Amino acid sequence: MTSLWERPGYLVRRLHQIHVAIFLDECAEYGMTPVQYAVVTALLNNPDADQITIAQDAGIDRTNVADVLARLEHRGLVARKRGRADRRMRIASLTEEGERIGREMEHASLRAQEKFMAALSPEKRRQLMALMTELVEANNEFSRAPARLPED
Amino acid sequence: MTSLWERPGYLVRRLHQIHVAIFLDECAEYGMTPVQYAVVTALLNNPDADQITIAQDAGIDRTNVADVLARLEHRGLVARKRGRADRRMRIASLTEEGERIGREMEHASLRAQEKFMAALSPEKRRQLMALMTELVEANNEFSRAPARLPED
DNA sequence: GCTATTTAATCAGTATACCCCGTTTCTATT
DNA sequence: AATAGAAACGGGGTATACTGATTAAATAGC
Repeated sequence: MTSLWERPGYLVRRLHQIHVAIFLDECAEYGMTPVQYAVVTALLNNPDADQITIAQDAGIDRTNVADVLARLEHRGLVARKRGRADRRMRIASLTEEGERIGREMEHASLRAQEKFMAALSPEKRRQLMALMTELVEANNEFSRAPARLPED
Repeated sequence: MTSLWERPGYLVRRLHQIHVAIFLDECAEYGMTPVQYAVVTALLNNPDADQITIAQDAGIDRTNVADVLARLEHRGLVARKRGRADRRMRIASLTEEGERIGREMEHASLRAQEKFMAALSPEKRRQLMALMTELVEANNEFSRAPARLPED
């Protein structure tokens, strides 16, 4: 019988669990989840985006983006309005406080990264990042939420 | 502004998303999720376990284990009974069909692994598995569901 | 033997992540 | 211009994942 520890899916699930726990701990003062922070980051990089664009930028399911935005709106960090040109769209943007918190959180987010990767040497960190990037890019289309790859 | 693609947490979340999607696709005929399969595997390796033991073996939150077992029980793949010695415990075991399906699914599970890792060379796969294992073991205690490490 | 603590499980609540289906609005074709 | 198709979104539903509080049973200390 295969051990769970030999299954890539198990390790990936555990890594995800662990990262979420560390992120929530380091960013506790902001009460923001990793996904909410991804959405805020997407809006910092690309304001006034519709929900599908945000979903692609942040690599999140379309339905989920609507939920996340609703929570951020409820907290006063995001404002949504109907698209002027295309009235099907809902255009989201950060409020002043949303933008302030988003920029402030970068420090806490970097602390979480540091803590998460602390066990690995700098060389191993680079290796891991390169391997994960390669795998995500290669499998991007298999996800229900294919991300828009950064144009480089 | 940091790109999401430079954040380990983002890559880990996307890898998890992608793996779940591939697993569900390859194992569609069994209608079983990765987590359910992890619980079934834990029960194959260690029958008649209580819920906390299963949680530790499968690396799943204890509350969640109860939900997963309830679903598997509802489908007739798992049977639960009260512990004889300690009546607080609920002892779970696979039914005949649960055991049959668990063993049958190994092929589909390996197909999912293969598809997930397909983009990487054998050498890179080994590297990635080694790095992920190292990181999970080092950070195990940060998760709410610390796993029992396999005795080697 | 009795109380205090610990432990296994449960319940209620929140957030992510995805599905399917229907509605509204826009676009393309005729 | 009428209509067929596509696109953006919303609602309802399921599963994972975790928090905090509570209950019931076992154990430890006295």
